[in-house]
Amino acid sequence: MPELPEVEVVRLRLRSVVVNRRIAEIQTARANYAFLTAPARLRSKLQGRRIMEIERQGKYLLFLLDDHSRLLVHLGMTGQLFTSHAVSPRLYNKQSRAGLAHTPAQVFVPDKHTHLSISFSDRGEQLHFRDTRKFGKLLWLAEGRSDPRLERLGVDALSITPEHLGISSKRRRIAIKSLLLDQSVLAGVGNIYADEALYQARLLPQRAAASLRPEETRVLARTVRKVLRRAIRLGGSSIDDYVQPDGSDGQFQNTFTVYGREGEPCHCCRGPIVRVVIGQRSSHFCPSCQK
DNA sequence: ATCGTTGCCTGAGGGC
DNA sequence: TGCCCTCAGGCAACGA
Repeated sequence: MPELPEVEVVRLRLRSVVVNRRIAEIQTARANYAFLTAPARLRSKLQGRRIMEIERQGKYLLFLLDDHSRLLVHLGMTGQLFTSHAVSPRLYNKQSRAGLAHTPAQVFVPDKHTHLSISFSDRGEQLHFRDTRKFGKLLWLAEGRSDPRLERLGVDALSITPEHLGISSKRRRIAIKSLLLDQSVLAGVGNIYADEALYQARLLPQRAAASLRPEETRVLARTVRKVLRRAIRLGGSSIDDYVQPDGSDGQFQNTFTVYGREGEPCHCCRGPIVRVVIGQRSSHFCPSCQK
């Protein structure tokens, strides 16, 4: 599930592929996708435009175009952005994989989950957007226009400070885990990195946000940044669908300390990692190392 | 204002 | 083999 590190890795890797290229053709083969901007409008607004830069705000990507309009992209749960040379079983469902096993494709073949494909005027590699669960979002923004989705975002999690986290925790009775997931407080943290950061900070996820002492807030802010930076360095976490734009896996999942490790030994005390549900999300922690 | 719940969506995996 | 069920979860919308 793409969180800040995955989105940032996609941004960094995609930048060198698409920046300065001119969009020749937009293919939106299937109309069963919840486009926030209708496919026909998307085509007319994007065709002929040059991509100048890709920016990120929280888990949102913004493609800046030469006419100062922007394409807003959210990957949701299963959104994938990758080039036509990308090869990975993660780019196909199990059924398609079985068929491809005999004749591995050299170029990505759009399937029923591929909702948008971009061809460039230089006829080089295409860019594909694929999203099986359709929680992703595509929105075209005219010059100078924003969107409530962006306006609502809190400070980017990569630059969270103890002061901001402290202020945001005041009088909040929700679990600290839920606060970390609140995109209007800090933007970019999802379930995986919330659990990992809380473990590194040695804080129980169910602790009330307001109960954190200043020192704990300080450690948590630092730990959030540290975990995210490390995940970016390792290319993000590939569990189900996430791949880097070239089709390769991220590697951070190999260094998980708690996420998805229910019943397995804590790296520190060897006791079993516990899973509970907090705010409808599964949360993993070590009951003896985290306080 | 704050908090909790629901619906959106599909594929994988388990039980029978 | 196949059917049914549950689970995964980011986010908007809604109700309390």
